[in-house]
Amino acid sequence: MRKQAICAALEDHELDELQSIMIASSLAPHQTLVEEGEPRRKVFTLTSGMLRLYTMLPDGRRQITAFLLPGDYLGLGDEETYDETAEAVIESKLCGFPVAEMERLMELHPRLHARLYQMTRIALRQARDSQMILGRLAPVEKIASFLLVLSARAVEHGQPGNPVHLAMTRMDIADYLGLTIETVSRSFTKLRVQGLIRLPDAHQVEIVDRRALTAVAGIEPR
Amino acid sequence: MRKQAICAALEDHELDELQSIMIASSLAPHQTLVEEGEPRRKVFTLTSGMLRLYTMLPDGRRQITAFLLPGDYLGLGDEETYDETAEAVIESKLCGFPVAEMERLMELHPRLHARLYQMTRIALRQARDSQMILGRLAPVEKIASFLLVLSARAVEHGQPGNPVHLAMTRMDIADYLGLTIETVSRSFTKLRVQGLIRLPDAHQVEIVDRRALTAVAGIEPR
DNA sequence: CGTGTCTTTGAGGCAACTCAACACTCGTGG
DNA sequence: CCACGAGTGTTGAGTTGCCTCAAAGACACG
Repeated sequence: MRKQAICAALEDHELDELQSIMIASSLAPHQTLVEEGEPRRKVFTLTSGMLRLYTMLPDGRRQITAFLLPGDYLGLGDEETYDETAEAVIESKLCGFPVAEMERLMELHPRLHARLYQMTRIALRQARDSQMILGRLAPVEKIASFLLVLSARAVEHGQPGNPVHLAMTRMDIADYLGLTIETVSRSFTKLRVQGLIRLPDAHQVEIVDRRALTAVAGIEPR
Repeated sequence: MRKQAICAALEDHELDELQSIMIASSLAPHQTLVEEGEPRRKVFTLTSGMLRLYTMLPDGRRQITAFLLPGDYLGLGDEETYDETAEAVIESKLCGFPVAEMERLMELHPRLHARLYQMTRIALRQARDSQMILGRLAPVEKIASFLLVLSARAVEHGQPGNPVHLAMTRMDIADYLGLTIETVSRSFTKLRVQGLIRLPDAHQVEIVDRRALTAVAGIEPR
């Protein structure tokens, strides 16, 4: 029962076999789970906490491509190696499954296969939304849409959607949205001064005027 | 036999059933295949030509998220509607499959399922690469990496990798890379002046110094 | 040989970045 | 208990580079 609770986000109860190959683990804040280029031995699913996925350029520039929340997967690429580094933003727990076993189970259980397929499609959708945000939105618009997405995802996870909790740092937000930390900070300030949000502290954002915030974002989160 | 040729890029010969539900069609340049928000009735695969996928903001800003080449898929999202508009860049041919039938076949044929899953993972990988390009590269770097990616994809399609043919307009490139057409043009000029490329005409790029171009791109295409 | 579309080039402004200083929190240790 | 330092976030000043606006060149098509 406890095991099921641990990986509840993962699967239908029918697939007990998954549990037999599952390896639970946990990460302290800033701890690295896998590094870009490392052989892809396991597929992971996050059960609690938050991860950041990123790639680095030779000169140190970083692009965070996603923040993972419980239920999200990692290591679904079809290559021999991980294509991104995964690090814990906050204390996190996850379940790992050896790829070989996973692939065997996927063949046996179409529903597992369908589930991973679906999660990949959702990740693709999010990446495409992110392309629009990175390519065509102004800094304030980026921050506004970022907040709305976080709010929506919190609701999906059964948490309150309004005071949005930012577990990540300004640096993380900057590297996710293609900005500098200063511009991130100034954009928050701008939204606060305009009365669209309140900032009780740096990691807590109260959405005061959701309608206006949505208008600023230009696109509603989906 | 001819039908197989048409959709050769699509599937192993074993799945003749696919052919029975397949609907071939073709598009003239600039013709729209599907529009964002429209009910998702078919899954498509491109057999020849090139498509652009994009989403628009209310104020007219456009973000192209991908250029599709033969063998690429479209409409794999898991929602009720298409989430992007698809337009032909040049004359294109494609195969369509009703989603309901497709899903039925996917359950019957794990290999088909696996194939679509794989194509989705590849698309996700490309989208993530694109996030890095959009978020962290300077204009010249964006153009350099764009050229290298196009070159690599041409090779994958059994075509010469060096004179890179740009079927799309500068506007398309700008909307794909998050730039303006002027900046795209100036970046091409900059690369030309530095002797890394030659521009016989606006839609033909000869890579003169691939090593240097890769260095400028910061990341090698994969 | 016009006409329209696409591309390139130039000039100037503004917004985001760079550099810098300061405020704040939170441990640690004197 | 407070001093100190590291890490994080905010704000200010100046600069750079991309975008905006403008015009001219290149090319296809009728």
